[in-house]
Amino acid sequence: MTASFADLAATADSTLDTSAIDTIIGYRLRRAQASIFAEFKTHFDRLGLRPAEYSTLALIGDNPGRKPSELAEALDMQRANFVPLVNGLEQRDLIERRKSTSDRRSFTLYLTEKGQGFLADAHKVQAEFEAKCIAAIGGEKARDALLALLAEIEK
Amino acid sequence: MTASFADLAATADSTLDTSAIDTIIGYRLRRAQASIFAEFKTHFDRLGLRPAEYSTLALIGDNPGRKPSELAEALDMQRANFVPLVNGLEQRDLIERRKSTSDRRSFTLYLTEKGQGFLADAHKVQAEFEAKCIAAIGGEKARDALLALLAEIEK
DNA sequence: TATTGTTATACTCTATAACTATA
DNA sequence: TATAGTTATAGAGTATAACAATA
Repeated sequence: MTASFADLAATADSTLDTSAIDTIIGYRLRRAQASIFAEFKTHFDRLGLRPAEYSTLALIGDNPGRKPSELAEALDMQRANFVPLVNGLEQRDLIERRKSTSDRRSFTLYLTEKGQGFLADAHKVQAEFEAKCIAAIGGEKARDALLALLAEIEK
Repeated sequence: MTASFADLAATADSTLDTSAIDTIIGYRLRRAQASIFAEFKTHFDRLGLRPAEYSTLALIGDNPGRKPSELAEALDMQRANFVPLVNGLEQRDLIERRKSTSDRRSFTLYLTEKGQGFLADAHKVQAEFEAKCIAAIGGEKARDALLALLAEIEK
């Protein structure tokens, strides 16, 4: 059945009026974040790494011997949710738990040898991906401006 | 038990080195988005509105008589996930489904009278919230710059 | 008493496949 | 055959409460 004139006027693909939400910072942040995470996935699927896994490895790499609670806090994650993340990375032999000498409730986290090589690869993938993102927004000055604005939002 | 000197050096609250992830656009986007959504929640808890519900109401308000599939696409949502959202708003008598005259598979969406008043309130809350966000990042020029950068990321 | 890692659990958001009724 | 709305379901991400071991 063909659409009536009234229906055409009402539902034609004349694009919707999205002006009310288009300038909402939170809305646009959410869309940009979804978009960049999808891109992240295409870059990191080969390594089987999710965003939180990459940032955890990177953090352990630069801060060996730290406690889970410290890392979780730095990543703004709940301790409880950090546990399965660490389990997964440990089962892949990328990181290891070592007993703490000073507090037997806790332990410290280190990259394994395999983890160090793996992280080096991941850093390369990330550097390529980041270069693409920086180019997309217009260069490093634009990137710096963006990070500064995002930092203000986070405060 | 007190920590040994070695432990102090290794795990003191000397803050972690987060330099590797701090300049990653995706990471900072995710944190900013989480932060602003948490703020959204404090503002909209009184109205019992979540972000997707507000944007859906706003979109229907500016585009009465549209089909769910059109709205879902504009919001970058799956049709399937749009269904319970519409159900919730309809059960609260904020929107209504009307039979389409031209296509009996589909229907069109409208704000109810209650929904119009409710949306007016929500727009006020949103305007206050947005003003706070704009002030936080340094004014409307900063906001425009941010939206432009986010638009480039989304492309 | 308080803290650390952990478990269990629940809720939201998102993605996919398949069904139905229409087109 | 294809499309619109729907259902069912599964996977992530996230939040809270409570427990055992230890401080």
